[in-house]
Amino acid sequence: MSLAIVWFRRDLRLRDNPALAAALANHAQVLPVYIHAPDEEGPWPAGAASAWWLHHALADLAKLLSARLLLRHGPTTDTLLQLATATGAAAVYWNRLYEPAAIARDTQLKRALRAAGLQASSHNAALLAEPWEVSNKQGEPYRVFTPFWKVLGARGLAHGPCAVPSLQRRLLSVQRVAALAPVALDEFGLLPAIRWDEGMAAAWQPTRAAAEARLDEFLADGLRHYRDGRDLPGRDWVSRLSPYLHFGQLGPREVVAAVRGERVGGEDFLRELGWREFAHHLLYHFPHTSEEPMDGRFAVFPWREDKAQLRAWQRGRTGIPLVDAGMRQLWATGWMHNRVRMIVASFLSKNLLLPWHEGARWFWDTLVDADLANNSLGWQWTAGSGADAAPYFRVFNPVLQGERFDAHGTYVRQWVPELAAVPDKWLHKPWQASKGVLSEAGVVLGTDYPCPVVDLQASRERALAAWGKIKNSR
DNA sequence: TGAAATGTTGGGGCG
DNA sequence: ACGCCCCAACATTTC
Repeated sequence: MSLAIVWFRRDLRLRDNPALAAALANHAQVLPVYIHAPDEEGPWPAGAASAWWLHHALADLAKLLSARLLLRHGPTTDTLLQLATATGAAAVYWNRLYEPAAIARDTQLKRALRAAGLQASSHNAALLAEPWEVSNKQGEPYRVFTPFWKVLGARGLAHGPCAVPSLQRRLLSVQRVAALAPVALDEFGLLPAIRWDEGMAAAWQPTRAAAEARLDEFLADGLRHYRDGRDLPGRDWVSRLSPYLHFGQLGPREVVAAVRGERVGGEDFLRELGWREFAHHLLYHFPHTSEEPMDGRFAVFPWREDKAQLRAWQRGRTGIPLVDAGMRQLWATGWMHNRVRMIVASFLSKNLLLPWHEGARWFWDTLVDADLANNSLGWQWTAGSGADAAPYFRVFNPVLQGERFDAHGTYVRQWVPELAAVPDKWLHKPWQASKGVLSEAGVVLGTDYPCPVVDLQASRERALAAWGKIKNSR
């Protein structure tokens, strides 16, 4: 009776799981395994918020597998070889990852497994199309989103979710094999030592059931408002599916299948899913872009260093209400509305003139949906150094953005409660309000709420001047 | 998936 | 009636 190991990574679902489906199609029994090997994650080991999510996602997956998910501590290759020997497994199946460090590790692993006489079989669970399946007429990867999305829409959306055969009586009973030496989930040390995770637990349920419920909820309400509503951080008109997609608790094909047929908003939302695809396409083909600007001119960009201002940005104490609201939402819940991500990123890299990499690092540690491809694209896009990036001279004005997209201050008042009583007119620029207005609202600037760490107009001009210095370099 | 500066147009007030 | 000015409102250009 042949046995296959199914090695789970960031494909933590039983539906639409090609590796699991293939293992069940070709083998009588499967042994589901998750291996914790943080040393193998290269320069971007999971941040604290991601680790928190992963813990709960693994607990949920184990439950869905009737407690037959085998947990082990790395190194991966040795572990899988040892498990294969102990169980007599003939094959290992997994779904691909696309970060440079993961690709390097998986390539070596595949070689080692095959050298040991095992089958090794990798699949696509995470993307609508593999990065190497999409190229322009010259056979090169795309660097511009729109043509990329055109091609992907024409071919990549065709595949539906993959059907997975029933698992009934096909999971290897872990207890039967003493040599498997399972590790308890708590031993991975994914949960924080000091309990800062209450806000996250209140905001999120990292389970498959919650992913399905969230998708349904979004389809029922958010989607029809999506085109314009996604820009309003005070409303719940975005999908909030990003962490589920990152950990593979939900697959992009499942999302496409669910959204298809919804006329209003469907196109716009799928386009955002397209940006996720594009990010993975870029990171695969330009694997240095998580570290280095894609636009070479930025190699000599005069970034500043300012620990106090970086700290103020991180902790939501810049004195710019919309920026602070976003950074506090991130800190409290592990997530930030996308419109606000662009604004705080623009503020860091342009108004503060601090390196986008610092922002990427902070997001990496604090976002529950931290994803190397999406994060790298997002930051380089905002900084103006990436593929298909916002031109450097596009500087978001957080006051205007606030007046436009949070006109009644719903969002700012939620996350910056010390300004709650400031009238709409001054909420996004309290430093311009008169003493009378402020005292009426019970606010003393510099005491209850910080004065702005930079002047928006002057810092904008400084950023443009910095850009002027490098724009003709090369 | 900007913002600000600059240019153009057209209506209305007014001598 | 006419020209002039002002200034929204909108369009275009520039950063």
